[in-house]
Amino acid sequence: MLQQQPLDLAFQALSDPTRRAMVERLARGPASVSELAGPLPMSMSAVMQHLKVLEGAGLVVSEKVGRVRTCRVEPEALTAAERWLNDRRRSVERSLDRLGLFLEQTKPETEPRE
Amino acid sequence: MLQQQPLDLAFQALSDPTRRAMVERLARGPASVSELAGPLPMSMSAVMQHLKVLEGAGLVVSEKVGRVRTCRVEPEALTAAERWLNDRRRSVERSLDRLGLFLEQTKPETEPRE
DNA sequence: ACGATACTTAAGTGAATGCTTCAGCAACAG
DNA sequence: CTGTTGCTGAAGCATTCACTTAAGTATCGT
Repeated sequence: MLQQQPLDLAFQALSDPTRRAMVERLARGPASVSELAGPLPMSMSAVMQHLKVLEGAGLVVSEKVGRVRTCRVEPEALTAAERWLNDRRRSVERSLDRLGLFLEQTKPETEPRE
Repeated sequence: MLQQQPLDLAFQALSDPTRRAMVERLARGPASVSELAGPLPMSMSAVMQHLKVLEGAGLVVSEKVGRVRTCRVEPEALTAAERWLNDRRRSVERSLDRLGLFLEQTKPETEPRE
């Protein structure tokens, strides 16, 4: 891709179970990199790389105080992905409704319910 | 990963702009593989591979009649991802509210607004 | 000052991804 | 029957991904 759109980065970031686990942890409150890495079966270096992906997608922001970097979720970034899904789903359901209505109108003599 | 969970596959599938374009097209109504491939700048073979990813994630189902495979979106698969995002976002917002309340209660003598 | 803590960066590796091309194959049109 | 359409499969290839290890760099506690 020539240019990465926000949604690309968001869905891409959330497609990895480790990163989703990090978001789930951060959804319960801010945490340091060490706290994030604690339960995960990998090096802190790997966790840092996942963190950069999440930050790159705008899903997480972090701030370093002293030697501790504290991370938290940016809820608005979740909203964008949420809205895309909601819009598509509603569009599908709407077109299914239209189909059902069409079938009902063009063949009123067949039984309406299964 | 040892085991791919439904959400892994869904977010993974949606992380690619081509596949999201396919879902957007299918959200407006069913389409054949050719119709899906039409506007996309790649071979139909590549589109087929994307379609398999979408089907593997349960986001799309298709049925072949004659030599034409007709595809449509499975709206319930979108709901799962939608709910995950909604749950996390609400959790974050809830913990931010708690923080705000805590700060307000523990330091009532400081000015409440910035 | 010294060591421990908490990150940070760089380089490397094996596997997965996103294509391509080419070669089928079944269904339909004439 | 023959050619075209619409899809399908396999192989190959460049890039990206998710790690690893190893070597930093700032803090912080004593």
